[in-house]
Amino acid sequence: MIPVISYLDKIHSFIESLDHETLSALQNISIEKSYPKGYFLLKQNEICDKSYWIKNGVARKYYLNDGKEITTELYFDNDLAVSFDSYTLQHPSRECIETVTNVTVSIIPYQKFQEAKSNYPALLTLDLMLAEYYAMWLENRLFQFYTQSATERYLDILHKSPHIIQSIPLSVIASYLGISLETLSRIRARI
Amino acid sequence: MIPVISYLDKIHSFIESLDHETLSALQNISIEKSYPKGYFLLKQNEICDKSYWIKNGVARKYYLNDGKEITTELYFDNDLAVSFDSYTLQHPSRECIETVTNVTVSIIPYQKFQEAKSNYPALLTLDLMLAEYYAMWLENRLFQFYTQSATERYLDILHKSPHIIQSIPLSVIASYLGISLETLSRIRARI
DNA sequence: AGTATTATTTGACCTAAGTCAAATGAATAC
DNA sequence: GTATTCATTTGACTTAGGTCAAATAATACT
Repeated sequence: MIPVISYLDKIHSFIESLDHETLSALQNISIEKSYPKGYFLLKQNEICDKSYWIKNGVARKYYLNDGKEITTELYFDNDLAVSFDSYTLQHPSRECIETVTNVTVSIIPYQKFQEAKSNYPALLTLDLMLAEYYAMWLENRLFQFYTQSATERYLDILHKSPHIIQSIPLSVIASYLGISLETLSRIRARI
Repeated sequence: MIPVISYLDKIHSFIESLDHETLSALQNISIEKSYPKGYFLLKQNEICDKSYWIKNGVARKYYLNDGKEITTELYFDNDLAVSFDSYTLQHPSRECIETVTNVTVSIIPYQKFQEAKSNYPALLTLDLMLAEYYAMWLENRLFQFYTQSATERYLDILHKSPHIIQSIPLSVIASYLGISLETLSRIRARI
């Protein structure tokens, strides 16, 4: 597996090493808010015109496919939650983003960030790093679907991200693994 | 399906609208070359230190998983061929890139492009657009695996990208669709 | 505590796609 | 033109995971 995590570390250090002006420009356009469990940060068909930095709590992104939820991403502390294509193209989102627990987020509006990017070039580099990170994360996720069975994918989460198993209902984990709830239950019974 | 193609058009117009200096800087670091069918532009475990713009011909990116090829991307005229994570992190590639026909490519070395980015800020924006495009392309590919059967994925290619069926052997198409050659053959017999 | 509600497990059966092996067809070499 | 190799199809059988329905847990509610 590609060391994408270390790239995430690199991004966080990059943010911390930003010059004071850039950092406070970022601060100035951020708003901190809290939401209860089950709140929709983004609804389907809305345009994702904000990015959410999770300060505390858990959220997930998903869409419906013939009535069945497909969870595409799980968010924990320090993760960045957006519907990428909706945010990038500023068109309606096929995905929604819902809080799984109470969460506190730092919100940056799309427009403000675009303006800030043109005034503070380091933010353009940051944006590039974030897009690169997301692309590599997606590559890894595809890689897992290509090469691993459902059981292997579950064991992977169990070993590498046990906090997921703790904080998230099995129905959501199943939809994140791309399998039915029943199959997940059988996998758990077997191992 | 997300209108990712139109974003590709936007990228191409962006390139054409670059100021003369940036454009010629780009030109100066590009080298045009031709390779025969079956040539490896990138081998597994090599670091992808060049990007290949396909001028003419067909290429593909794939990796081996217990002896079985998994084709992750197909490249046609005007496409950009790189092993994204290897290029971004400058570490060994799990994928290789092989020409499917004779190809002519325009090659830009990684290092030169990095330098050019710091001298010509528009290239940073270009780099961001390319990463965004790739991330959205990956999202769509995952979306297809989540929501469509093998038959639907094949029909999709047949209708939207018939040039793929024309120019590429079925064994490669099967591995691109994530199914066995035999299954693809049966799908074709059925429809 | 006792009931309603939600989460999880188990059972029986089904289906898409995989595997292995053999057969046919197409293309290239000699 | 025939042989050799490569590409594609067909057959028989297996399997991972899905579906629908029912049975338990586990929580929450009054």
